[in-house]
Amino acid sequence: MQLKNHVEWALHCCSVLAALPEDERIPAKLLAELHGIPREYLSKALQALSSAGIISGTLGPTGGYKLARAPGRITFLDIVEAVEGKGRTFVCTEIRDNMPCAEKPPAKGKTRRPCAVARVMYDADKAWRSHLQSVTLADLAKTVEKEVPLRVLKGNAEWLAAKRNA
Amino acid sequence: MQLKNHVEWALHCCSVLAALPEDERIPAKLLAELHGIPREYLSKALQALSSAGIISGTLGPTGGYKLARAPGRITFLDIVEAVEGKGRTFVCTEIRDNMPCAEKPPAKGKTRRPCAVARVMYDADKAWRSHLQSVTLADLAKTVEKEVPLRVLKGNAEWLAAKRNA
DNA sequence: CTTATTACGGATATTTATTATCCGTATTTA
DNA sequence: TAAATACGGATAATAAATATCCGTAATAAG
Repeated sequence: MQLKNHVEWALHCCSVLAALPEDERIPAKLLAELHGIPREYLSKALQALSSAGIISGTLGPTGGYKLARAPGRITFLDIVEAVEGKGRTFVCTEIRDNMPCAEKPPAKGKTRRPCAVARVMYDADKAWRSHLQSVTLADLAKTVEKEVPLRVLKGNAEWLAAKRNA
Repeated sequence: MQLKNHVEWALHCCSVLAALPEDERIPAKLLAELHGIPREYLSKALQALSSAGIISGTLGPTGGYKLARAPGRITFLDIVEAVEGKGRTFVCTEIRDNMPCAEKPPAKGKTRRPCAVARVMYDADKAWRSHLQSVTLADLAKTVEKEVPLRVLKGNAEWLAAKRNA
């Protein structure tokens, strides 16, 4: 079981967008080139982020993407769920119903308490999501700023600016 | 992203084995029939559990599987990792190295601190595993005993006994 | 000793998910 | 009007999950 690499791409792209001056934008093409990842395929991830309301895209030349709200109000969970879906990592297929002496499955429309096995897995899933929800893009930016050499940060920012004005 | 259903099967099979009297065994064939799942494919999951030292299989007629140690010493994490692998759900492909102005990747043999994005994902992964590790098969058995009707429990046990003596 | 039953492991097929590309449309700036 | 962009649909390529088959070795029972 593995998250798709859309997740990694989306997180890194959002990290870049979080460092962007207000009212500036970066087109998908540049985000792809910056990270050395396939442009067309990255677009799908960005579109997912956009339709989830995390980033906002504008058309036309000078168009591109920017964060749709403040970095402090975007969590890792928001991004992961936008790209990966909100479905749980463990899916219960109710194999208890297949046992020779099983309780009757609930009537259509009615629900039943999940089985004990599923509940443990769901709780673990919840712990995972809970941690992702506790970290925002603002937190990430603070960490990056602290541990990535200024030379690297400035270098990449300048590369972006140069490309956008070319 | 979704766990394979080997995980669900393995957990339910271990749950059944945990309720088994000491020194009794259940063959893969019966475990599959009991849960209504494909026998040959379930075997792969059981073999994974076996080679991880969670269950132990014996050959020959009257052979089959039993837990390799006490239910209180087998955690959900043990089972999940046995069938799903110990690999992390998030894999970092180090796309930071692709940036135009990147730090040099470490020399072969040397390591580097994972990037800030990866660390958050790793911590979430750790939270997930930590919860799975906190629940044992003994805990599960206690819950099952409390909430599954006695009629169902006895019915399935009798079905098993009858099949094994047939 | 023979036979039936079992775990185990290798090989292979089938199905589904992920990864990736291509292209047409609508929108916007210059 | 032309160039650049996001967006969405369609499709292809690759990898992973799901499933089956079969040969081998071990073991209990007749």
